Amino acid sequence: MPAGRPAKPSRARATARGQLSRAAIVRRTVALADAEGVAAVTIRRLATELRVTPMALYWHFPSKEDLLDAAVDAVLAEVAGVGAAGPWQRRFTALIEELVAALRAHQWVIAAGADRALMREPGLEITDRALDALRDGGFGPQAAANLARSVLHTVLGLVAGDPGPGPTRSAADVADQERRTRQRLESLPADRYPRVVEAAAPLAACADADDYYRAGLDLLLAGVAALAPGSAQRPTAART
Amino acid sequence: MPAGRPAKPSRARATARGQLSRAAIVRRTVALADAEGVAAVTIRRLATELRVTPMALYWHFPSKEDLLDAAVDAVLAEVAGVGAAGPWQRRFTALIEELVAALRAHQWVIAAGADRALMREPGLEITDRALDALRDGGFGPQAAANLARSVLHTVLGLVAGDPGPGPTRSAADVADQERRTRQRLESLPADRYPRVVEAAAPLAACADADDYYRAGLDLLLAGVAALAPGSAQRPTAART
DNA sequence: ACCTGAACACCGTTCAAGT
DNA sequence: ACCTGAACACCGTTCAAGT
Repeated sequence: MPAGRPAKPSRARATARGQLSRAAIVRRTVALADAEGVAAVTIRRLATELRVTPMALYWHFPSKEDLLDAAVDAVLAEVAGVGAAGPWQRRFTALIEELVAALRAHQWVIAAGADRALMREPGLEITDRALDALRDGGFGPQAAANLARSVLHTVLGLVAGDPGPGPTRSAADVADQERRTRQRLESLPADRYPRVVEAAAPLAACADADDYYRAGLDLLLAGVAALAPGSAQRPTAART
Repeated sequence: MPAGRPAKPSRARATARGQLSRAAIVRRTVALADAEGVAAVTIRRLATELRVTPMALYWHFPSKEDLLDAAVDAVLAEVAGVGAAGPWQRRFTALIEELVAALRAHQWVIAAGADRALMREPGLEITDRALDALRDGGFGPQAAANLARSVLHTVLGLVAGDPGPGPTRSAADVADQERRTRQRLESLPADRYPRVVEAAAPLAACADADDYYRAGLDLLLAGVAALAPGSAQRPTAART
């Protein structure tokens, strides 16, 4: 334990002056990452925005990594609110959709270690809800744990591949690149890449992010439904 | 086009002396990333290993990003070998498993932009094979393109969450952390996180990577099978 | 308890030369 | 054509002080 907030916070005086706090630093971190991506998050940059010396942050966090972890936790805490009711598939679907919504709003959390966060305090809420739904779906503890891990990492991968405009790329940039990509794919040798050329337009078209997510979640949830005990369709046929 | 190899490579003299080349640089980059992770890949580090000035690399690549792109392409080129035969599900499964195998051996390619690489030269081979299998499965061009994108990003997410020992963490580290994680999860308040406490052991146990991948691929392929035209089980029941 | 200031050991990259 | 050398504008972080 090299640093961190010691015993007495003395909140009264803290908020009186324009003083630093873990919460304020985390807030700035999330805002900066949302606006310009996680690469823009820099101790020095945060310090100047907070009108403070870079080293001031090191009293509140032992390292930049700990700060980013805290920022990821703050994002995941958004999702752990809504209550659970209804049949297990409905609850599971709702949870995944909440998670996706939170991640879409802060895509940088995936690169910043959202997977580790699922085993820490705010993320455990999500993990528990996922396990609970799967248990009610007939999965045993072991199977539920395995499946939950697969599903959550799958969701992370899906969001990481978000084709829409982000903090880095504007909507115009996206449209521009889509056009260039389509032209490039269309001009490919049709004998070598017949299917790519055929599907050049849909492959390049990343405009509608909602379609992308709907397809991804359909795939995911269809898999979960097919694997559920009691389901008629098992995946054994598809595997060697 | 700021740089890159100009007109005449003059290969004869090049290989005679111990001269740099794009291929040699890429080879070193892949080896270094494999051994110590992508964070260890540094222009300066590569330069000293290649017994050359940092700026020497900039004659062959306009920027570090281009170098990393080339390294990712080199990894994806490994997968684009095996021929395709048999029913579409079998071919699709084989392709995904090849891709997973290549990515597992070079996990850093995901952080280094494997998704973008799927639209460049060596990755297009993979994309085309995926589309071809899905088309034979009855998916239209649009549906196949959407599904292929979802599946590929899902695979990337799965590999990104690989729990096994990597270049950063030794096998002993993994075992150690597993033990600590399990103890932490078991000592959680059982009324707040009942399912997590119940499944503490399987949640913490990331030892067997093969199990992890088997579960993830089962999930994925079950989803694809369920979504295929002609399948009895559509996912509509699971969605709002 | 909370923050400043100077310094260290790094980065990627530009720019001007060398051969 | 291919590479060196010096410099610039950055990083995260340690260490010693200030108040």
